[in-house]
Amino acid sequence: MPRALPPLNALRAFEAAGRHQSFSGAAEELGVSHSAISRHVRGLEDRLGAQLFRDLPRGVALTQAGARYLAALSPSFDRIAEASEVFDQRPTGQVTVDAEPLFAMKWLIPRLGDFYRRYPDIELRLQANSAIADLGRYEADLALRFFHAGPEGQDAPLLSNAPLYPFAAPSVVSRLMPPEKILSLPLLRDRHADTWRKWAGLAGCAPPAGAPSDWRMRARLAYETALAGHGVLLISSEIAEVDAASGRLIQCSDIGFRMGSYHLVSAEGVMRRSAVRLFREWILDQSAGLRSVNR
Amino acid sequence: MPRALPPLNALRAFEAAGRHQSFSGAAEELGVSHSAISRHVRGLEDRLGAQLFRDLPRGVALTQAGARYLAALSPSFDRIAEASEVFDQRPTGQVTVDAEPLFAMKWLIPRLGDFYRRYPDIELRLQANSAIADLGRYEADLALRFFHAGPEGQDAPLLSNAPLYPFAAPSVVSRLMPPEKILSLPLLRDRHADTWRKWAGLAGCAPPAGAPSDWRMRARLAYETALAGHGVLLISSEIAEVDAASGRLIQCSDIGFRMGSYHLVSAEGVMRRSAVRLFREWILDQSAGLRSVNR
DNA sequence: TCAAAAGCGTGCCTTTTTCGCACATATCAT
DNA sequence: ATGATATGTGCGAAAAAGGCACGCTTTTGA
Repeated sequence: MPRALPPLNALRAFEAAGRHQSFSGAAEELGVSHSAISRHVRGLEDRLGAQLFRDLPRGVALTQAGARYLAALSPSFDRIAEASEVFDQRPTGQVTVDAEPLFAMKWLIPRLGDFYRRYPDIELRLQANSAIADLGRYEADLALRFFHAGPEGQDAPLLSNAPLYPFAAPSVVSRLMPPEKILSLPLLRDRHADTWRKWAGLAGCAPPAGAPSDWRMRARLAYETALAGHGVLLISSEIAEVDAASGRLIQCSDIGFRMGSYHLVSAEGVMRRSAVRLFREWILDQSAGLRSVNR
Repeated sequence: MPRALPPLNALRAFEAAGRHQSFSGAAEELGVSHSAISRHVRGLEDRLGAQLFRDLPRGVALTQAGARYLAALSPSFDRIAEASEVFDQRPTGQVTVDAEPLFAMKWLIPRLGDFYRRYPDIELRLQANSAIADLGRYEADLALRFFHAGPEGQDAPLLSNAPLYPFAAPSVVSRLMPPEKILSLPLLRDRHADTWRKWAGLAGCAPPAGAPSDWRMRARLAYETALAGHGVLLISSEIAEVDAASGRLIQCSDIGFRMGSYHLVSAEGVMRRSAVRLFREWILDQSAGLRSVNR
């Protein structure tokens, strides 16, 4: 669809001149000299091969063709201006977001600096609750939740579905250890006791010894334990990412599996509030992986 | 209404990039290098303070904000392109125009060169009839007619209402002669016998001698007679204009009066034909006095 | 496994566009 | 008549845009 538009700056000059029925007026509006407008209009007329203005004894007036052209251009520029104004506004309001504690700490909070910078006037209220509870009870607008089998019908877009991998502190493991060796270390369980059993199966090893229930603990504690160098943790790689990047954790195997995914759940009706919409858009962009370069 | 638009060329670059979901694609469409697109988009993002694209492993994709912006921009550019395409077309068709003989010769025909140049593919059929006759009878689409008292309710826009002045050949008169002296010359009558009587009254002189009916003749003949240096003619200055400019006639007094006006009359339904519309627009622009400079 | 291709970002330099200024011209108001 | 308004234009300066070459990453294909 090759669309050869006339020079856009000349169009803008003509549009302003047409509205003002005056080159000087347009020049003032656009903050340039009248000669710039004169040249632009003349150039546009040459380019289009049509006369857009006629000379009055003093000043100029649109020709019929010019008037028709203007009538098409003005609304277009209006729409462009309107759409551009959105970026000038500093949105305000409140958003209450409820996230699972570990996901909040390791995924959301590291990214929030960008949100605060982008929307300094939006008050973000962050809550951490691990239960898959209904949003209204916690008075949250949005929730970041883990689903084992997808959000099942709800309108809850995907945030992350990175697989689980074994991570541990560098004092405990090195990159790409053999599965048998990993399974011989203290195994920390995140959220579900049988994740290590499944992983051992994938790795072609015997299931880990020891009573599975021994090590069940809250996810945050398991994570801290791993950081402290007291065992190996099977955990979503997007959560371990921040500590892996800083060298505090090491992914010691490329064997992993997907156990579920994080989704964004919205409370009823909150999308009418612009602050909520903006947070939603922002977090979806984040989850899709925005350009790393920051202004 | 100060309307600060973002750089329009950057907008165009972004719009193309958004449609293609690709900088390279946009570059090809716009006939520039991909780096130009990249810079434009980056500059626009800086200017708006918002991220419009995100990086994909290979290529780019719109952010939520970028997608919304694109959805507003694309239709606007489409409309602009559509409105601009009008000028690319070479209109064709036929227009049949009926004009009073003298007005056709002295006003219309000298201007027609511009029409032929502008619309070389429109066939213009020119007729000359002096009667105020109905258009259908002459099979004309448009007529240029003289009205003594305005077109009275018809939709017949004004073409010219210049006043009558006395004109004669330079061998007969000089510029600004006293009315008495003018009235002593052979008085040629255009169209109405009592025009000289009225003019004499305005000049504060006695009405001209001689039987008024003696000199009534068709307007074209009276005009030719004046050109040949055989008398003074009271005639609309827009008709005498072309011969006055070339020095073949001289306006010998500034005393004049308005006797009526020329209007453009349209036949029923012909405005549906673009060639007729274009001629109408063209002649209205001409009558309003287009810029003299010609391309 | 290695090489080539597809895509985008960026520094550096050239080209093109745009602009402002000053002056000229014409008209209008006082 | 004179100053203010309004546009057209030549000329030199400034800015924007663009191209090229190169670097980086991912994908594809042999």
